[in-house]
Amino acid sequence: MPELPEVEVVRRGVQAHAVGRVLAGAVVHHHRAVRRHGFGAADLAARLVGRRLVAARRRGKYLWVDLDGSSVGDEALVVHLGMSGQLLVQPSSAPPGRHLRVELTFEDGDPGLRFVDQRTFGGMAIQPLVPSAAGDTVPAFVAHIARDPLDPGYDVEAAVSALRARRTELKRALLDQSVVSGIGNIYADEALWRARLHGARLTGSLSRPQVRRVLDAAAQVMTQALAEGGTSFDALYVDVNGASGFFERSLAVYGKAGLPCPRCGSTIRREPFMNRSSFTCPRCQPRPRPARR
DNA sequence: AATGAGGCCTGGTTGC
DNA sequence: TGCAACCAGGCCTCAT
Repeated sequence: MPELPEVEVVRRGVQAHAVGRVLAGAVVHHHRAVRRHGFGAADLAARLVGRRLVAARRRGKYLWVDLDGSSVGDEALVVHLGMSGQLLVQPSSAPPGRHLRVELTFEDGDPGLRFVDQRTFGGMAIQPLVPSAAGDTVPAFVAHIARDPLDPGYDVEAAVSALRARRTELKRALLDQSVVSGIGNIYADEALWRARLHGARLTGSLSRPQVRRVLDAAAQVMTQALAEGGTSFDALYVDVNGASGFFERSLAVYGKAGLPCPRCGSTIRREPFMNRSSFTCPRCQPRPRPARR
């Protein structure tokens, strides 16, 4: 599942293989992949023809490519990988595969850039670049997304304050992209384990050092994952060349139910969380008592 | 306003 | 063997 490290790996691939080149065309094979582009598939394709890709950027799990400049008023091609999206650098002769959603071709020929997405939670759209609250220029979709821990402009003390201001459970707050971005279910569980905090703890009950500890842990675990090419459980996450990442072997708790905690040896448990799962160590991360009122 | 629940999707796995 | 239920989960929309 692409979270910040996985999206960053893809961004680097797009930067290396596509930036600087001029688009020749775009073929939308599945309308759902462009549903967030409000003007239809034909409009998106037409607007991309002849545009030069200027820079590949990212905030949290959002990826975008600036088109023909990067100032306010210009446009960007925004891509979100969702759960299973991939951007693949492939020649037009490569077999399309059954999940090919959008194909981008270039004036200089092969290779092209293909958006492949099994579960179609991802997609792309052309968005105007607008000023963000953070003082920079981002696509309109991204204006509400907070800076992520790998952003040079990330302010951890501001993030601690924002997280503690929320009145909810810690893991919910970590997954809220408007508080701190880039963290998904995998890295949330890993960060909570490293910080020895249970995700059901209420944000209002945590000290600043505790919140700082979990945010620092999130930054560290995502930095390490990036260095190992990201986390690949299956073929659904790969880089632009189709290669898997290796961080799965470094996970401490995510997906490890029934296995020993690497720190204390207790058996990792799986708990329901928002119709999904959380993985915790029962000894390192004691569940909080139910709130009284 | 802020928070939380529901819905969107497909393919692999599990259980009967 | 076949079928159904379940599971993965980011983000948008809607309700409270």
